[in-house]
Amino acid sequence: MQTPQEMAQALSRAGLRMTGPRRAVAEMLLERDGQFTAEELLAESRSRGLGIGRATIFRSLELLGRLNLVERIDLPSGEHAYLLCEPEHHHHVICSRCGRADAFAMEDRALPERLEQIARATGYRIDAHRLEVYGVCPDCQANAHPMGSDA
Amino acid sequence: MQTPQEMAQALSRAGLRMTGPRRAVAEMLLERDGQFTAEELLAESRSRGLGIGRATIFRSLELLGRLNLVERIDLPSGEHAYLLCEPEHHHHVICSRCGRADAFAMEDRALPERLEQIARATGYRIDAHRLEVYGVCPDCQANAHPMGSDA
DNA sequence: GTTTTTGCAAACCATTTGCAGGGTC
DNA sequence: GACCCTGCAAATGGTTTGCAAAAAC
Repeated sequence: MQTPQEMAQALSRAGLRMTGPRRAVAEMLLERDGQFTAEELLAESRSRGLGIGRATIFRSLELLGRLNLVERIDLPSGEHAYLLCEPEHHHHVICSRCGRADAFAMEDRALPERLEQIARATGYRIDAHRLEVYGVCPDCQANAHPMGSDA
Repeated sequence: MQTPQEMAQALSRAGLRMTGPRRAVAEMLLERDGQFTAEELLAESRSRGLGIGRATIFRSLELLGRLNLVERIDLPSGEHAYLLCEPEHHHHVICSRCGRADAFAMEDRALPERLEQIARATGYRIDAHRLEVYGVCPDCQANAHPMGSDA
């Protein structure tokens, strides 16, 4: 998703309505383009005086998830976060320091092949998969404590 | 993990103690070898009259996670489940019908390569990744409603 | 004997829900 | 004008925590 309009279109395609609160949520998301939690959005909504309730934040995120405009991911810590995405590619590298997330689509031939191998090896019929990659983004590497002090 | 002894060893290596409740948890896990939730273990502990408390179940699972003997996964639904694993290979196919999980180690050359590609393409330093594959296991395929009725 | 672990119950936290009022198509 | 959506606050459900008693080393 790049603009609130995209959300509006997706909503109307689904017979749903574009509303003030939903647009506000979309705008908050678009300003971030990294990962974010429901809590953060709620805080921002409050500090900006947008007057959007907790429930609406969660409901909007869930809706956006169903529309494939955001993806909900589970951090290794067990926390939930959401990130913007385009309906097509569905893998992300997530920075463990700052939370920035980048999608990678690349020539995604290897993974499907691998999944087929897995299917053959295990006998499962494969329906879905999730690949999440964690690391440190270029900016955080540059700003890292320079002496290798990892603490 | 194949036996409670493995847990005992890992514990003592870490300067921790093998106790009755921990052994009992280990035994419950070993009897399942698919995926399970903390809640299920608690229920089993109760129905067997083992007298192991909620807190101990959670604490043991967390501990086993740190020892790399179980892995905590997040189902697409957002629920948490745990599954036994060996410290080496860390990918699983999970059956969405019965919850069985199987590990696949196979010639795992493709994924590391791919991660390097991702690192190059995105500039991230990659530290960790999670790949979870969901599908229907052989048994459930065999026992599926035979007429293709997916309901 | 010292230190870790346990069980209980209460605390916690993120997320969900019921419902009456307000907004959208 | 009918139906969808929102906000609030209370309910929920899974997970964590404080503490005194019990177990392991």
